[in-house]
Amino acid sequence: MTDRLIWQRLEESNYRLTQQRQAILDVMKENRGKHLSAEDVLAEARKKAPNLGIATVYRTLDKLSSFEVLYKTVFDEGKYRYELCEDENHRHHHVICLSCGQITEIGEDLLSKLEKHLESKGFEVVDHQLIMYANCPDCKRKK
Amino acid sequence: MTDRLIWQRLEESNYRLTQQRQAILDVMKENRGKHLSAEDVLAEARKKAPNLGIATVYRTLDKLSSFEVLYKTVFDEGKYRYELCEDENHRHHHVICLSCGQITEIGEDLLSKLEKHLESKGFEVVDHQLIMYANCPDCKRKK
DNA sequence: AATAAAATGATAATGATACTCATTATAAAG
DNA sequence: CTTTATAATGAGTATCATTATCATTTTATT
Repeated sequence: MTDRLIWQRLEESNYRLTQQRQAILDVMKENRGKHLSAEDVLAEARKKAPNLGIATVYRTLDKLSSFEVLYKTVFDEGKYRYELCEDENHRHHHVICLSCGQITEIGEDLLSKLEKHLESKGFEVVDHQLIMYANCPDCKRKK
Repeated sequence: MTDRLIWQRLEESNYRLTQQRQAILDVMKENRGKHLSAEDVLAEARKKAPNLGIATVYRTLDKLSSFEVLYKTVFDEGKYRYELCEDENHRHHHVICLSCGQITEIGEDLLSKLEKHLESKGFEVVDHQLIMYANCPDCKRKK
């Protein structure tokens, strides 16, 4: 995601960019493609804003997610991870290594292609999960 | 998943089927295709085993997951959900309604097909996430 | 029946996240 | 500029899901 687009999103949301928010955003920009937990962000951002509190980190990460500047994702570990949005179409594709837990980004569209692609890269695919976020027929009707 | 296969998995794991474990397993079998939280399971299973404690529920759900009798999954809500395994290939496909949170099972393989399929059923697809579980090249090599 | 091993339930501990509130920083108005 | 209103912050507390502990009970083995 470009700085320009980030700015645009913040502006149209009338979001004041305080020192601590700037620090958090900078950390996210310096870690493109990585999936940081709130604690990760706190540790990094405190290098820039030493008194930063964890509450502000959560508040800011949530707000930035709601502006679609960050993705908020959950893997199988009971906590959220945040990542700078990379493109317009909202698609996330991740590989999680079952041994070391390393999370790698991928950019394919079809599952079978994807699996073959990964295996050609040396991965051993064990399982996968696809979640679609949608409004169900009932809720769509009510809106 | 057939009763026969469940039995087989429990037997090869030498898993004693106590009253409380039986109650929990029964609840899972009565709720095929649904995604129950630990609290859901507790509430249902207490109808069969009134003194059942939450600790036993967690212990049992975890064990059954490790025997591949249950799937343990996490959606964007900060808690785990459990579901009786349905087939051999471990594929999960879910739709989550963004308004009511309802989780629906789906059985398609290609993303675009899937999306069209859902939209023809009246869903409004907003986003999706695909997670592949694998051993990364490094870890695969080390094994 | 006696003994050892496993399972249970109650409760406490933990970890991630959300909430509350007094204090501080920023913006707008005079 | 000051004053005043509004928003943001950090510390601490609360909450929720999950895990760990431990005394008691159940089950299996001798």
